[in-house]
Amino acid sequence: MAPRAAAKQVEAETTHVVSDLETLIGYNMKRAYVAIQKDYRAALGEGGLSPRTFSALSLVVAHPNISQSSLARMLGIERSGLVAIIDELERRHFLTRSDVPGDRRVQALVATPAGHDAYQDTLATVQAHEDRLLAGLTASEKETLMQLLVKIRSTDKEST
Amino acid sequence: MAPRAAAKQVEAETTHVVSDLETLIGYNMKRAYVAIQKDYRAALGEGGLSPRTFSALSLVVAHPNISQSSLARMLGIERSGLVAIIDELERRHFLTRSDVPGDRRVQALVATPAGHDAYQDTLATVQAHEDRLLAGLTASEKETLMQLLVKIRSTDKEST
DNA sequence: CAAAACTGTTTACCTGCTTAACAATATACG
DNA sequence: CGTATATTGTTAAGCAGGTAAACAGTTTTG
Repeated sequence: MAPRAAAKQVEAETTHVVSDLETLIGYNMKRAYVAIQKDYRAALGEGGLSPRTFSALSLVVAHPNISQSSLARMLGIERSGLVAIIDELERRHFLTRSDVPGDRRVQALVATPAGHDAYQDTLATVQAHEDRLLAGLTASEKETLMQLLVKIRSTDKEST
Repeated sequence: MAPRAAAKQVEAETTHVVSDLETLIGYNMKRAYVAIQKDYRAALGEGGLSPRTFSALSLVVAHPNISQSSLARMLGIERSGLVAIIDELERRHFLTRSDVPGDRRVQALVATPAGHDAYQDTLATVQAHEDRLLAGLTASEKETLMQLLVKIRSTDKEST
């Protein structure tokens, strides 16, 4: 408390204290998230996969024959919201919906060879974008950040 | 490549490795952001200020007579997007748009007494929500997280 | 004093979700 | 067995929170 107050007084003369917002995790998280997203889109360009499409493809690659239901659960979104994402990936021929013998409700999602290629390419681009954007952070800072983000996310119970 | 493949085999039996997504800051940031936002809304209920409305009010309280243009700049959004937010705050009688002598383009934003009250109440609620949500983090972890978020946000140049 | 710039605003649009309903199918259990 | 319940994928409508482009009114600049 004392050191923070002192810091604020100094800032009042020199820097621009904006408001209490700067002390709130939620606000800073949003701004950081927006900054990352902006850079992501700049790095991937017009034809690139959107963040949500990329993450869906990533999970399909990692989990062949996954159903849309469990995929939605993993992504933390509703089944209905996933349909358009899978539609796009199918339209681009990055995956197929194939029938599952034994349960005619389900359609197993499988990435095509083109889907695997697109995924690897996109992943490399995304990693390059993050490396560049987070160049100001040390490796251990990145590690710490990741752990803290996972810890926060885990407060929201929805996994399987 | 070799160690990753080995890790995947072990995980296939024991843990649930989801995909490369877990190694990406962007994805984890989004999930953490969504978790915070969800808890925020739960904490503030139906009639509460939305995050964006709260942050706008916060800046108006901290910077009386601010213009919509500079407010938008501080929030990192377009002027046009701010109009609806200010409309809402005005409709709730939390601030006023008042004419500025000397420049008839600008309207100075000033929080009303009711606006100050609502702001203080909401701020307390938001702080309680963050304290509760982030109870698993130590004070120094929170401090570190904040610094890292600010660092990331600062890669996106747009301030004044 | 004309050209350029800035302010608040409207309008149309976009992204990324949610909720509610539905048909088809599968499972549970009297 | 057969009926009730649950699950899957899907559509449709709607909402939140933005952007981009255009505009009139008003400064500011060269």
